[in-house]
Amino acid sequence: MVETFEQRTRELIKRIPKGKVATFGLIATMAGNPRGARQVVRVLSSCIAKDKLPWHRVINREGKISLPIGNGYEEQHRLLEREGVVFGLGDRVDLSRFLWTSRRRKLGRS
DNA sequence: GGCGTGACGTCAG
DNA sequence: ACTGACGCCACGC
Repeated sequence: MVETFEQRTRELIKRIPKGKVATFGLIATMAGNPRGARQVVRVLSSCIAKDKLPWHRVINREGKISLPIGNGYEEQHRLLEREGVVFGLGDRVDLSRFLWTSRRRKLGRS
């Protein structure tokens, strides 16, 4: 099997738990390419048209939605809020709370 | 086989 | 904090 970067990336995206978000860089790193953030972009664009991956859980390093307003931004924003993700000022997500870390966090109180 | 592409990331000014 | 420039690299044509 030739598992392409795209396929690995897709699997990772599928594994993003509901209510969490991941960054392009994080996905790229987990897929084996710390510098492959841009490849993730391609994968995402493709996956949208191919599968129903939780593309809306992937945002940029600033914790913000990368899609341009009027072309997906609002939709993604809505989908995330619906999953419990909270947006702060500047429509930014608090990555320290919602970033997906493929490993369990210690029990933390709020 | 070569080139452009891109929902990014990082650094310099 | 903001802007511009550059780097990275799999994939499609």
